Amino acid sequence: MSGVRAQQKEKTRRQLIDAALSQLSAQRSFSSLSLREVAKEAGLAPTSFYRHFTDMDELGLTLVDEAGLTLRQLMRQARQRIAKGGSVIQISVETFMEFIESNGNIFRLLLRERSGTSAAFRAAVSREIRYFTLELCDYLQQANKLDADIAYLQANAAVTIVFSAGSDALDIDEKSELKQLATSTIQQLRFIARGAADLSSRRKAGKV
Amino acid sequence: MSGVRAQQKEKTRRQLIDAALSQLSAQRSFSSLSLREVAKEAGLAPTSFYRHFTDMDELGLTLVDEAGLTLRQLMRQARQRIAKGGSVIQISVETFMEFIESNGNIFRLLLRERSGTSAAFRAAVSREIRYFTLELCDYLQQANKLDADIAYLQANAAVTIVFSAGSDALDIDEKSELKQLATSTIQQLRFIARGAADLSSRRKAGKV
DNA sequence: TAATACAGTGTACACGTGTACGCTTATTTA
DNA sequence: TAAATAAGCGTACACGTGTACACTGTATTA
Repeated sequence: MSGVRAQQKEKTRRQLIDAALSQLSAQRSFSSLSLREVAKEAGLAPTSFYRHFTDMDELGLTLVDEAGLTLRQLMRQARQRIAKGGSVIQISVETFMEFIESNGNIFRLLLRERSGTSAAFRAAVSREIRYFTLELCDYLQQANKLDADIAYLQANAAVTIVFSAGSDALDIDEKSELKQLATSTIQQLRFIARGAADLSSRRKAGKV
Repeated sequence: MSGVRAQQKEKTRRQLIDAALSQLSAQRSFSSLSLREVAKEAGLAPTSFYRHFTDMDELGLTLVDEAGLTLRQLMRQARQRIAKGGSVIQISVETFMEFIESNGNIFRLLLRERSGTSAAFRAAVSREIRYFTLELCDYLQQANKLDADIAYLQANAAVTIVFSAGSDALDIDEKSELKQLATSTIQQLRFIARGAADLSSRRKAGKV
C-alpha cells in the first residue's frame, strides 16, 4: 500500500504540468502548445500523455488552478507586509509588481485565457479573479468600515486597475518606466478609494 | 487609368478582410484562423491570398486598424449624444455597451491581441487604445478644467474600467445582468472622477 | 496591335498534429 | 507465487497546414 506506482504517476503528472508552464512565454500561449510538444518536454511519449489528462484542455484548467493558488499566495504575502505598517495601497501595488516580475508566464496565462476561446477556461479564470476580489472586498469592508456594496465596487475596480497595470508591466523592462507605472497605478487606486469613501460618507450623512 | 484591375483587387482584398472578421467569434480567435480557411471563405484559392497579404499577421494588423477606426466612430457617437445633454458618464457607458453588443467580435479581437503572442499585435492594439485614451483625456481636461497629468490618470483608469466591463459584457446575455453591470461601471467611473476632482482641488488649494 | 504585368488557379510537397491500437514491463493484488 | 493491473512506448494513420512553382487569362501599357 506504499504506492510506489501512484507516487511515480504523480511525479510524471507534475512533469507534464511543469513542462507546459516552462513552455509558456511572451511568444507562446497555452493554446498554441501541442500535446506532443508538452509530452516531449516532459520526456514522455506522446501517447503517454493520456494516462494523466484526457485533453490539453484538462491540463490547461489545472494550470489555471495553479495560477489561482499563486495568486492567493500573493495576497497572503501582501497582507503580511501590510501588517508591518505602511501605505496599504503602495505595498499592495509593489507586491503585485514583484509577483509579475517573477511569475510573468503564469500571469500571462490568466490574462490570455480570460478572453480566450474556451468557455471553461474563461469561467475558471474569472472564478480565480473573483476569489481574489472577494478577499480584497472583505478587507476593505472591515478596514475602512464600508458597506458591502461599496466595498465590492471598490475592490472590483481596484483589481481591474491592478491587473491592467500588471499587463502593461509585462511589456516593460526599463526599470524607471516600471517605477512610473507603479506610481500612476497607486494614484489611480487612490482616486477609487477616495470616491468610495466619499460615497460612503455621503450615504451616512443621509444625502444618498 | 480608371483602374478596373486595381478596383477588383481592392474588392477581393476587402473580401479577405471580411472573411476573417466573419470567422471571428467567442469560440474562434484570429490566431486560430488559418490562411486556407480565410481564403476559402473569401472564395479564393489559398495561394491567391499572397497577392494581397504576405502573411496572416499582415491581415491581422489590418483588422486591428479597422477595429481602431470603429472605436473612434464610437467616440464620435458618444460625443454627439453628450452634446444633447445628460450625464456624461452614463451616456458614455451606454454607448459603449451598445458598441459591444453590435461589434462583439471586433472588440474581442482587441481584447485578445492585447495580450497575445505577437509583439506587433500588442503594439498595434495598445496604440489604438492610447488614441482612445488621449481623446478622452483632452475632453476631461477642458470639460473639467483638470491638469494634464490628472486628466490622463483619470482617462486611463476610466478606459481600463470600461474595457474590463466590456469584456465581462461579452459573456452575459441576460438583459438584467447587463443593466446591473452598466450601473456598477457607472458608479466606479464616478469614484474615479471624484478622486481626480478631489486631487485637483486639493492641489489648487496648495495642499499638494 | 503586340508586349507586358499581374490577379487568380491547381498541383504538389514536407511537416506537425491528435489519437487508435497493440505491446512491454514492473507494481500490485489475490 | 501466479494473475491482474496499469504506466509508458512505438507504430501507423488520416488530416490540415503553409507555401513553392508553373500555369492561365485578362487588363494595362507601349
